[in-house]
Amino acid sequence: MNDKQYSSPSYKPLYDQIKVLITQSLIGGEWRPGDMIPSEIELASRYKVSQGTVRKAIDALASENILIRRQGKGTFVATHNAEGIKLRFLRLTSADGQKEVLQNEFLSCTKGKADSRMALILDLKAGASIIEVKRLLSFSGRPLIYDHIVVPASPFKGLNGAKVEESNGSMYSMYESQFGVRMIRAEERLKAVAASGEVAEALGLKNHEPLLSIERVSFTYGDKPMEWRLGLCVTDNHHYMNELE
Amino acid sequence: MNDKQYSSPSYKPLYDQIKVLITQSLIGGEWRPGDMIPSEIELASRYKVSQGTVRKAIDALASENILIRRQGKGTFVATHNAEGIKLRFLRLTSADGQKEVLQNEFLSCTKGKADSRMALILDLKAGASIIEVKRLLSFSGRPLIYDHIVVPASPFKGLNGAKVEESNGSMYSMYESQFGVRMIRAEERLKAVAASGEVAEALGLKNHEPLLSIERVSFTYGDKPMEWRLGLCVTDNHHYMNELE
DNA sequence: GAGTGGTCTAGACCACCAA
DNA sequence: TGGTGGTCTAGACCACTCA
Repeated sequence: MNDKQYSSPSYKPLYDQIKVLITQSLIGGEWRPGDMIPSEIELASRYKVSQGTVRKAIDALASENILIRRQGKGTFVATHNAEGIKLRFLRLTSADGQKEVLQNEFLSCTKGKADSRMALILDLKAGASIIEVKRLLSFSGRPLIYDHIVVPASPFKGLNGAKVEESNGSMYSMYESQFGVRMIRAEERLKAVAASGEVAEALGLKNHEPLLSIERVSFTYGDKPMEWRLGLCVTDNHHYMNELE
Repeated sequence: MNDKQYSSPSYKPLYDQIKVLITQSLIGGEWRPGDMIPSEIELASRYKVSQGTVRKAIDALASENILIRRQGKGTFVATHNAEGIKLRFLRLTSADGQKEVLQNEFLSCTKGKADSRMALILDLKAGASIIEVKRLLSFSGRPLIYDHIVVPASPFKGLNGAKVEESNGSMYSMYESQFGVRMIRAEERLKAVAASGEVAEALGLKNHEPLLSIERVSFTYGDKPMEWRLGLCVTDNHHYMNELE
């Protein structure tokens, strides 16, 4: 493990290489979401490096929310299934900070072909099979988000309306338990738009009322895009929280 | 330094204590924005700990964008003045990703008293003096952001329209060089609203056209709130970029 | 070449958890 | 009590920058 450490022309730190190896084990399914991975000492001897080097690799993965460390217990593969992180990517909060009950109303689930734009976004060939889902999310009984979701068909064979209904609002948790696909990060583009058509109707708005438009692309291990989503949100009494550092 | 390391009832890691000491030197002005701080070895001997412990403290501060490490040169106090991070908190991007020229049009600068809400937000006594600034930001010649900015008067004595005009769009850079106040993080709340009144007029919009409303509170060292800001943004051809992890 | 941050190791010991 | 992650140290050596 140590031979290319310094002499190599394109030098890469050992812990980065270990990080790649761990990621490959995650992609390969050797350790699944929720599993405990081997201890630092074990990994150190497997990869023939010191514990500190493994430690640094795990630290990096933990800071990316890919692994979770628990002192005294072990290091675990992060999951969207755990209570409390089910809605990790949902940034919409009530203005008064009250706790809210989330409801999920399934609208439609259809198969189709990717146009050139969607193919580009999801890194597919143009014309590849996709699945489109529409749903309505309600907070404390009031419909607030109209979601249009697109995923490639092949990794999600068997995705249907029933599964969306059962998901209880957390698609990511469902992707994991039903299809073994775990999202690790997402990019969002926000803008303000005017409500119209079926969306306005579903959300109980008049045309031209302002909506927060959230376009999101989610990525799984290896930064592979696996979901595109457009959420249209009513924000008269809610806002999207963000922290800048 | 080492005596309370383990026996203490409320145990705190050494590197956290070092981190606090470094932060205090930053607050106290021993090292100012842009300065190089002493080397790791020097700090280690000053605080009577090993280099690795100082290293971990600096790592933490660097990951919070408070310090910046430069291999071969040294570790520096982060600044908003450096080219490229002048607009660190500005997330608005053109739809086609083109580079844009930023223009800053000063509208007004007035003194006033904090109402109870603003006092709460800025951690002031109700009735404390504040300064309010309004300005218009244009991208490539088109006005896109109407900003309403409120800061406490006392740390910003002498802030006026001329200084805002000279700031060239980067208030944070101006805060630093003129008042020694450095912002380290910010919280934002986004929602969609309808344009109206003077804002609609300044941005060249009809009433009721959708605008992205960005409410921001910025914090200096020690998480002290130092600025409130409401930005109203035209997003027909731009979007707010965000990365979720 | 001198000085800085960056990597890697080896080993000791502490804090937390479960059986 | 044993295993896990967490902290801290000391020392060697590499990579980068600049005079």
